[in-house]
Amino acid sequence: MKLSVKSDYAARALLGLARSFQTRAVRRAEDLADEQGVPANYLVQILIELKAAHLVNSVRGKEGGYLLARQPAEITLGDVLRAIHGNIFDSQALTDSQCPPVLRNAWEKMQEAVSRTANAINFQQLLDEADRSKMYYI
Amino acid sequence: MKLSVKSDYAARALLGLARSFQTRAVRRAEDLADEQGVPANYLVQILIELKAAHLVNSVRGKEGGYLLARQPAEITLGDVLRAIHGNIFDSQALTDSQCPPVLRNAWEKMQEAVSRTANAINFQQLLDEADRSKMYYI
DNA sequence: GCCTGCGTGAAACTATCCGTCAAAAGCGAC
DNA sequence: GTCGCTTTTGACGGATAGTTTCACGCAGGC
Repeated sequence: MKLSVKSDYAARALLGLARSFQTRAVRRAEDLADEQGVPANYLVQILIELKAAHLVNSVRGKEGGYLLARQPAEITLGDVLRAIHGNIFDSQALTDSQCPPVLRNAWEKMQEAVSRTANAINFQQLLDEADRSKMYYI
Repeated sequence: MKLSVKSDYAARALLGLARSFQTRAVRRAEDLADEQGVPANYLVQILIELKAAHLVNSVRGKEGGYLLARQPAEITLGDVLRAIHGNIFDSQALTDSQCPPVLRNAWEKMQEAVSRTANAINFQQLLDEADRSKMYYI
């Protein structure tokens, strides 16, 4: 049961965009990629998926780039995971009739636990937390 | 983020073994496989891993088979997942220095949530729950 | 019209998962 | 001892999904 790096990349990109949300500045995909240590060409694909999920908007042409579609507080890790994979927690067992109902219930319980904690983490919190830990160095 | 069928198979096998735990009966791998709808040759490998994790014991030779190593109440879903995959929740991000610390914290939070709920589900509960729902049909 | 950067699809590469098979080895019974 | 049953172990191959790169088309500003 592993999290794909893709979702991690997506989260990093959104975190980067959240940082520049107040200034309304658009960020070029390549800059974001460099800043976050993500393969540029790969990040482009990810950004497209994030746009399809209405988490980011894009501006074309010169001076173009990406920006958050909503307030950082309105975007959760759950949104990111759902945008990247269809479902946060996937298992063949959930649709396999051979799987004992009791076990299916158990898997669903775990699915729910993951969703709930992912939905409880939004990007405003992450920003605040980052600022707070940075203050220790001042 | 998906659960492998392997872990599901493992859980099914353990559930089957838990059912016959009171009678101390050993179960042949093939019977277990048929009963739980798992490819027999595959289940064999899984059972070996479960044995290495000290969740089941085996008896060789004629009249041989597998049996639970401990009380069903002492075996949790977390044990199963850890036996099959090394870690319940794996992510490259957790060891990637490029990943912002704030995000790593978030992933760790999710990891912890998964572990906690998996550790909270043991096989005695599953047995009881199965019995209870079966009673509705009597 | 030209430059910049987004948009999209396809190809290559990798890793891991699934499942099968065959041979080795332990155990009990006759 | 040897025969049959069952676990044990390792190797193998196909399938699937994840990762990455590349190439080219499209839109908007200057």
